[in-house]
Amino acid sequence: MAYWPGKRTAVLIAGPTASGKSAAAMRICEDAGGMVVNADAMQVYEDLRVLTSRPSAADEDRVPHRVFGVLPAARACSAGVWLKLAETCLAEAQQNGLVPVFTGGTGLYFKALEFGLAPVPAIPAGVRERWRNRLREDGACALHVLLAERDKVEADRIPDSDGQRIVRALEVLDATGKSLTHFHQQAAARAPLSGWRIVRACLTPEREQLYARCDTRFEEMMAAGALEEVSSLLKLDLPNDVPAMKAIGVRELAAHMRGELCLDEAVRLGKRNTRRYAKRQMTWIRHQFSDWPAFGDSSRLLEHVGRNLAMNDT
RNA sequence: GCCCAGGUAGCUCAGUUGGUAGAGCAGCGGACUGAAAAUCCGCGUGUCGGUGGUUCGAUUCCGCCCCUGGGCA
Repeated sequence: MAYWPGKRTAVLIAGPTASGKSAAAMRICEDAGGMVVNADAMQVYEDLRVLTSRPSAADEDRVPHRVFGVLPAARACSAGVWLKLAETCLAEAQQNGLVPVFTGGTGLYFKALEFGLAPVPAIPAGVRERWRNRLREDGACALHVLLAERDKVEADRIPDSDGQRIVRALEVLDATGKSLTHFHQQAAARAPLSGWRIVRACLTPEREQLYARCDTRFEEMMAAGALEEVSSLLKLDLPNDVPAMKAIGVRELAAHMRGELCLDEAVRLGKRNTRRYAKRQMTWIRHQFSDWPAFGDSSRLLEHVGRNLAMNDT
């Protein structure tokens, strides 16, 4: 397949959980000669195969897959860590003449991929640790007061209840001596996709249908050994605040295993939290990706992507 | 057929001694720059079964009708 000289094409498939993105991405890869690149914050963890419905071995045999299950649960991923992995994939795709098909539900990662991240220096682990402990001990409100004394602009921007963002602002200030605002106002060091032609598409099924799929999918996870997966995850004895421990299903099923919930209740909460997550993703897509073409079903999405990839042939 | 009990939000129910109503669960809307499946903010969404009557005013009181349980035949 011939491409415009110097103009490579990347495909970006966004959509809420259980919308059918993965299957669509595989089709695109088979048709266009591509590789699926994971753009999902939880599918990166090797210990979460069932609960994140990662592609099967058979899927990986059919089409190359990247950035799935590449980190141990003990390691925290982040937009920055993911972006480095994604850039490696871009290089690989370019070298092998494959179309990278980024697929996932993490809107922030797509944004980082297209526009890059603000050039905030890496924060030393010790500093991060310290502020997280402070959050646990003193609470968000107290830290917000502290932030307001040192960085009025950031403090006004962040609600005094949003501990996670308050801690981020504090750790950046602490480690660099500069406000997070200072970095956010700077252009990203590089936009990873600059020089790439981008074909974007969202898969956004009807709400009712989407929720039904969320429920079914959780049932399928249970049947596929979700409890066993949580059980071996718990044996790793990780801190509660590592990202992998916060995957939907882990908290609910772990609570059941501790005897705090009956199984039915844990499953009910798992389904509900999956639905709420899907809803949040739809909100993100509606506003942050309002300029992306959106499709209610995968056949029309496939048609759109196919047409736009074909335009790339000389 | 008769006798009870009940019909209020999507569900389970509370309540109004007559001034158009609230909880839990479910849901809806929103924010988002390195933990994002995270974190945070906001919102009761309702012919109070129907229809007549009494009343300034009825979801509330009265009559009739419909529906759902349970009981007696």
